[in-house]
Amino acid sequence: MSTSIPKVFAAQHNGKKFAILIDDNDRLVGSAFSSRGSESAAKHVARLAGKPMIIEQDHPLIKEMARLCEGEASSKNVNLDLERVSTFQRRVYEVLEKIPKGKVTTYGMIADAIDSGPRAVGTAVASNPWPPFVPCHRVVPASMTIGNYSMNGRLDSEGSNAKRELLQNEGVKFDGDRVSESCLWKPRA
DNA sequence: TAGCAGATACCTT
DNA sequence: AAGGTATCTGCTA
Repeated sequence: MSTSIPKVFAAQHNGKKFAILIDDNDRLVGSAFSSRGSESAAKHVARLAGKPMIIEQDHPLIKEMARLCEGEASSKNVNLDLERVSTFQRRVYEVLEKIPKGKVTTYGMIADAIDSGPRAVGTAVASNPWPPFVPCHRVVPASMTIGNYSMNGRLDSEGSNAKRELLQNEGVKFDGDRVSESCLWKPRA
């Protein structure tokens, strides 16, 4: 085991800021992005570690992230640092990884699939450290409206807009302010 | 059919 | 043992 300190890489692509936190075993501890021009993505991701080294520099994983946001890639095998999330979160994220690109599912359906409750699933999804690699943006409320999406710790309309944009880039169709039924995917218990 | 309580269920500390 | 929730459902109009 190496003992180097964790590193934050931060870079911009098409006007968006991206940041990732890599641990001393080259695993991804967390990721964040922001559409408006603030430093919050790097700051936010840095809070996951003690005193990470901040490197304002691009990184292959950041490029991958940017492509994911454009819907131009599917999440590849990324080494996630699963040790610092709870077993319940891991159960939820396991389902998230199965949602096909271009589809969405609901908090309630995930809850049914893993024998839990919708609100508990909501809290787990909300604390996803790896957006958009773990595609928490593909979860909507039972109403099929866009629902919530927090960016860098803040829960506001900016996040919802970003969520909708991500989904549309992936080919999800909308019927007014609702995701069209044809894009609903149900996880198997 | 849109809006709003109230009610669960259940995870986290 | 208490607190919090990125929900759900049924009741209103």
